[in-house]
Amino acid sequence: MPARDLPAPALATLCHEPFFADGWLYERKLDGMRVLAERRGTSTTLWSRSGRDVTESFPEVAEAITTRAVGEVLLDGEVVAFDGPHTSFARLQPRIHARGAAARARRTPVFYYLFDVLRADGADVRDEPLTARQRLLRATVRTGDPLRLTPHRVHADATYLGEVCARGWEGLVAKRADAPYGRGRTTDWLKFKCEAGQELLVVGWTDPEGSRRGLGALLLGYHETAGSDEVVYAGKVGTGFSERVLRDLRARLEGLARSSSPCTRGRLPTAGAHWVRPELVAQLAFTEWTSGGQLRHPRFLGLRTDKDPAEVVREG
DNA sequence: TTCCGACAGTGGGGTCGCAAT
DNA sequence: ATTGCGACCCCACTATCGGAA
Repeated sequence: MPARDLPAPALATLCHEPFFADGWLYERKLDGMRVLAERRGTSTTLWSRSGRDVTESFPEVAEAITTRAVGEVLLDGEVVAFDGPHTSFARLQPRIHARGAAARARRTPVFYYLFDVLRADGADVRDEPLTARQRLLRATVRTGDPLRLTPHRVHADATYLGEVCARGWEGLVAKRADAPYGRGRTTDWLKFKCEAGQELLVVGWTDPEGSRRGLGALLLGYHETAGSDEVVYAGKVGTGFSERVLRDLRARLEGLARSSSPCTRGRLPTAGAHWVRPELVAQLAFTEWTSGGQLRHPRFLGLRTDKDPAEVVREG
């Protein structure tokens, strides 16, 4: 069922230079799925970020909103699953995709972390400042699992962000305390992400598509141990290049081409791969290693000329 | 004139469901 | 029974253009 009159959720802007200032509130960044909950009459509909009805995926959340919220409301929050102390998108994924009976059969527990309200008592409250909306939110919903309020702190600093990352959190979201609810992407909400980084071997490339020039993605790998002949495939990176860098990389890789993969382990891409001798070292930033041993949300930062390819091993 | 925000386009991993093999 | 593919989630980034500053 298509969403009608559904406001778009406010989206935070990624910020690579964290700052801490008065007038901002800081929340834990949760690694789950963005969900708007719309309570009308005596039922609740859950909406995904793109306006898809996802009530069937999280029926217990919808039921909890129906019984624990009051009036006609539109709430904003993140549905998460836990792996130990950490929110885990991988754990949540089966719940996202499975519908109806299949969803009920796989009862991975989920929680709905509420952090905002767009409509309360039938009225649009998006132009109220954040702090006022937070009060409205607390007055509108009785928490209790699976409903939880997203805690925030008024003061934070770089040390706190460091602690948060050491704890394995995904990062922080900074929100301007006096800002109205954003229409789509907004700089009133900023994401400070905990990122991992490391050097990896370039083991190949894929062809560009559409208007892209040079190459589509770099294929990456690392040595099982330093100096070892064993090369483990580590996935691809397809973003972070300027057009000029794309063309330069392609030219250099042509000169290193070989007919077969240098990788001895890992699940390799099935089609469209060109392989090279593993002599170039790339610097990468990414959020985490997936359970399949590949990079999640990778971006290319540049080539390293000061690093011996033989020494490239997995760090995390 | 310069800068910024919105948009389009291209790229990633993973899961599920379904059609084709 | 297996495989391939699209549709979703989560995203990353660059290039471009028009309007704001």
